[in-house]
Amino acid sequence: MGEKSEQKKELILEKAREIFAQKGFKDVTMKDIVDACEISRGGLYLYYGSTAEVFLDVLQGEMDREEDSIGKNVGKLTMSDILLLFLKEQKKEILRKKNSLTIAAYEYYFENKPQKSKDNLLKTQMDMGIEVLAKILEEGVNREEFYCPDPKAAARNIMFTMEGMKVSAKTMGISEKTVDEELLYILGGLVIEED
Amino acid sequence: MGEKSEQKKELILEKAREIFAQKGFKDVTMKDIVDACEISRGGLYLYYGSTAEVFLDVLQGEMDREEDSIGKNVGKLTMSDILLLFLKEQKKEILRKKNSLTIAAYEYYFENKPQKSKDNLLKTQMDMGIEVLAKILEEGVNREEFYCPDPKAAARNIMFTMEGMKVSAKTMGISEKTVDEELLYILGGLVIEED
Amino acid sequence: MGEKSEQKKELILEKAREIFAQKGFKDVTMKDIVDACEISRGGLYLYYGSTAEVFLDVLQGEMDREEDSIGKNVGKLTMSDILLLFLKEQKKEILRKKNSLTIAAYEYYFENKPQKSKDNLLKTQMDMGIEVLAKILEEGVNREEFYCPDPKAAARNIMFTMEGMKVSAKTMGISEKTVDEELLYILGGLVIEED
Amino acid sequence: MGEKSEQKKELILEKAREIFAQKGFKDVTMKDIVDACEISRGGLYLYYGSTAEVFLDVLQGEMDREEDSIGKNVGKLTMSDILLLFLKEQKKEILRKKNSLTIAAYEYYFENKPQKSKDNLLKTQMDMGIEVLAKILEEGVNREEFYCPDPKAAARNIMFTMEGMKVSAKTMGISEKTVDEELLYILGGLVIEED
DNA sequence: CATGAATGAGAGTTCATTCAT
DNA sequence: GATGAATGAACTCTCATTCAT
Repeated sequence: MGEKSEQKKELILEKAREIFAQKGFKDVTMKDIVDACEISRGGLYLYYGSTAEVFLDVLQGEMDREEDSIGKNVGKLTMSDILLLFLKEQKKEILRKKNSLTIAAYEYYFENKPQKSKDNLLKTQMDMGIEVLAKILEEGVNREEFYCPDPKAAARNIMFTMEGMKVSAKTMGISEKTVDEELLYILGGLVIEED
Repeated sequence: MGEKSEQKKELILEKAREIFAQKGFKDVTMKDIVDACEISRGGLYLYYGSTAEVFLDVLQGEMDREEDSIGKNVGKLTMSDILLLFLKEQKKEILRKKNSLTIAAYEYYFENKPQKSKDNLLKTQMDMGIEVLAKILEEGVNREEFYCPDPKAAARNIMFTMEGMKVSAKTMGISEKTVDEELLYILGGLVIEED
Repeated sequence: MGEKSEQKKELILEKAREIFAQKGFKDVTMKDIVDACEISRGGLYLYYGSTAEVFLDVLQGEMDREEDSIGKNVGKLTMSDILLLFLKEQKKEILRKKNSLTIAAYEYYFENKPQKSKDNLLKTQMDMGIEVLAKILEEGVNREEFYCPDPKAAARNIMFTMEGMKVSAKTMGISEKTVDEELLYILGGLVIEED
Repeated sequence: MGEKSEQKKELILEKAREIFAQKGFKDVTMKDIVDACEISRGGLYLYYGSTAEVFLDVLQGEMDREEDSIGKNVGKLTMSDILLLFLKEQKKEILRKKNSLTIAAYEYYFENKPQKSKDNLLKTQMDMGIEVLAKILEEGVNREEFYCPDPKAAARNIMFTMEGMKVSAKTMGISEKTVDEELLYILGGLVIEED
């Protein structure tokens, strides 16, 4: 594929992303994408054979863009601050209403559940979350900011809780207050209060 | 509708339950249900106007049947044992592969998210879980089996974690080992070890 | 059929009349009638085998009820007055919006066009109109109130004009002003002005 | 849509016209049109979204084709001759059995009664008829061929009468003799007999 | 007589997918 | 590569009509 093709793909992904954010995964049709992109029906098939293919590309782009905004800040801050940053990021994702691919991703992986991390971006995301969080906790323990006998286990536990809030937000709603209380509860179990 | 009608409804719900467990919510068509029930196309419409209506009835039946298998046992057992029972029940649900309505319920409530507990059976289930768990914890604290400064908050935190494992099981898979470790981690934070 | 049956038929006709007035003939289903009458599906079929059968009975009842409200008044009034009464009756029918069976009757006879007056109530109505009108005109000529060389032909011409306004009212709308002007035009061609 | 599309549309309209002439408007289904055109189910929907859309296009084509066959002849003929031509045209329409869209048009506008002339082709037709007729009468009066104090009113009256015969022809039948007598009656009221 | 559950035909509509140009 | 017309399968939903009770 030439450069032109790449540009077209970019266009498709951009528009498709909006659609998936709006309608989830299952309700999106090839027609939806064609209409949104002002591309020809046949044209789309030159690049993608199904909505699943489009979605995977959209999701991949999403991950690539997410990057670790945290990595940059380490060093200047206390680990408590960094943990707070991390949790705030999670909170934002939990409460995000517009432009979220969460539902689409759930719908996609419900019927398409590869367990290998490399084929399952949700899993990738979770595993990366656990890893980052574990490092934060370990370092915090080293610096005697946190009390946490088993940082790995704690990290995983926290990430499952985040996941639980994420899905709850999309199925039954969750208030910002509840999320805050939950985050405080978690922090309360870790941070060593100075007296 | 007479008694006969009720029987027919029962048949429909039974068959429909299997279908929803197998295909989730969104992929199920009225035709799927018709075929499974050996009923006529128009016949189904006498009872239900849409797959959503059928599903809500299926889900309601599910909830009704779940009943508190725990309530019966209180008294004879230590609170630790009761908590263990509760968590085992959760574990069973998390790992259940066949006949689970979890995915269907998520799919349904993704696009149909009433926040009132009475209209949202997922929320009902979660709220009930929190309530039961909080009571267990409180009583455990009273009996000095548990250490838990804020049972309500702990209960909610645990339920979100369960929810996180439930959705993770359906989207990226989760091993029994992981679930066990997670439950142990939770227990470890609560139970006062006798020495 | 016993008396009870007759009562039931009356009920059906009454409700059905409303429906035909509202929806015309072609859009009415047996189900519509069943629902409106709070009768059983099978029950309706005991009396009528199709909407056409119901409609013909409704229409017959309509004709029976119309009776000549004019006949009674002859004698006391001038023929001009009587003609005016007749035309006013027509005007009312032309402009009538609610409870009119006009559209239903047109729809029915479009696809079911018996030419014998006895089988075609629209034709019956028109023929009766022509006859009555012709008599009025003849008597008016006798009394030297009207100028009208050929009362029969004039009567038929007027009735066609009425029919034209009736159908126009239902397909393109007609204002009261237009009807009035039309009636005046007709009168102007008949009545001998006294000086 | 390219040229080919236009051809397809032409084909559809041609076939659809026959169907509407045969079955009226309400009984025609998209499937009827599909079958007649040897086109696929989905294919028709590329061009028209409903039978109403098809019908309006058919009717518009009809109007476009009708054109003023009268305009061409003015000048050479006496106004009596022109009036006769006009009425003969009307007679042809009234008595036409095959290929008439009259019933379909009535059925369509019964349930879809826009009063603006531009949205209602029946009204357009009637208004145009009145206008043409009024001009004929005026010119006839100028040339002292006709006696007619109010040509506009006369024109409208005549057109309502035509409409009345048209609908009567379709609902109760009308004989050619009756139409002729009616036209003669109208002419008799206008033309000044030379002695 | 009367009921109303049940059937199955048929209409509307939407899309994934193909293919000639 | 790119187009968009065309196909046909699939789904939703509604009724006329029947028939066991």
